[in-house]
Amino acid sequence: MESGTAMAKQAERKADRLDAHAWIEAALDATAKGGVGTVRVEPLAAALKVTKGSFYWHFVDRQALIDAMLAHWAEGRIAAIRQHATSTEAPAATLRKLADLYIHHANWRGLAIELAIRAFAHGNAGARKAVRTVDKERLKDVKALFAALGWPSQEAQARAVLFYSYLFGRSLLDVNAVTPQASAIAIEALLQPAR
Amino acid sequence: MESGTAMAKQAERKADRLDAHAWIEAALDATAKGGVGTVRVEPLAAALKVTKGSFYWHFVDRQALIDAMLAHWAEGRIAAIRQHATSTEAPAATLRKLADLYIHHANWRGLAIELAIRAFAHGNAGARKAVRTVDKERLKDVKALFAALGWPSQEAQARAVLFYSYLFGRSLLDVNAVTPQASAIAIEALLQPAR
DNA sequence: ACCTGAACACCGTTCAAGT
DNA sequence: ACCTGAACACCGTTCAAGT
Repeated sequence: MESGTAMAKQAERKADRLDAHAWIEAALDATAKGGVGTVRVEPLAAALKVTKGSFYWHFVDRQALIDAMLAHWAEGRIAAIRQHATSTEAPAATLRKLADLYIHHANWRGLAIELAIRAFAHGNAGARKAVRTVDKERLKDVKALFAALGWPSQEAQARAVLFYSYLFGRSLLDVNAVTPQASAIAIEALLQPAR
Repeated sequence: MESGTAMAKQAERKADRLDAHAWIEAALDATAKGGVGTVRVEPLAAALKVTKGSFYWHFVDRQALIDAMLAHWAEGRIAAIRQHATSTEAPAATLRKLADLYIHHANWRGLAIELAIRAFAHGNAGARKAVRTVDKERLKDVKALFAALGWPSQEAQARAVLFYSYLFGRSLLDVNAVTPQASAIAIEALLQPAR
């Protein structure tokens, strides 16, 4: 167990001492609520109840915090998809569960961060790289699941792209416009096993 | 014709006098390049070669500019979809042309603005309302096209949602991951006439 | 090892004055 | 009718000093 480390961390917190990770978490909160543009030093310092000057012990500047946030996000997403895609159950069930994570807004904060970072990536090279890394792993793992359903390589790749395109696009539309029936039709059509 | 008005406008421009629309266009440029968060008074004033003080003749504050930009965007998108969806050609051809507008990045600036505003809408009520208005019209018009292909109301609505979900989602993914084949498979599957 | 507090530059906002 | 220029507040950044 790591209870020793955890207790040490707790002691640090008690002494009102922060680490870089505390700033990254605060940055992710801001990103979820208002986009990457709202990751700003002074409001974050206020939320963490320290002066803005202390920020510069942990990061050289605002950009460094954003870069660290992107790296942390990419790492977490890659670990998550590997865990979710590696399952002992049937591939169709695994894919259905993956889709559910997006469709039922199980984690609206995660989805908000995801969309905010993808929007930011259109004008920022660092974010583009993070998104590219995550997409590569997700499409690889989901392609493998479609391959397990019987599709040849190229078809499996196309379906993996459709799978994620639909899930992301859906969350950009006004939620009221997307009926549960429409989602069910789309996902079940994708999950048809290869003939 | 409106050449009289146009010439008067030109004269104004010549005298280095701006109207609210010039600021809105500059705001849209910023939105396309860096997201709504980069719509900032001083950089915009610099781009328009006026002092930032003059901005406040046209708008009460930065938020008013963003609101005006959103209203202008929504109006333009609604006019555009009405024009594109009202066609004398076959409904499948009309839908294929609509999809092409997104897939072949005919207008990357328009797509960047679209995605930036949709991302912003997740944390902003005004942007949410603009997106909702545009979605309502687009889904209505595209649903009518699918209905013309023979689908009953509910199926037509589901396909309209899939149509836009896919087009938006696709543009969030790393473009390199989305092969032309995958796009063709998706769009042609949607455009199958009702049996 | 992490934080404070003061300093300065940058940008949003106001407003009196210009044309 | 639209713009300038000065003023002030807010936030990013620096840095000497604290614990």
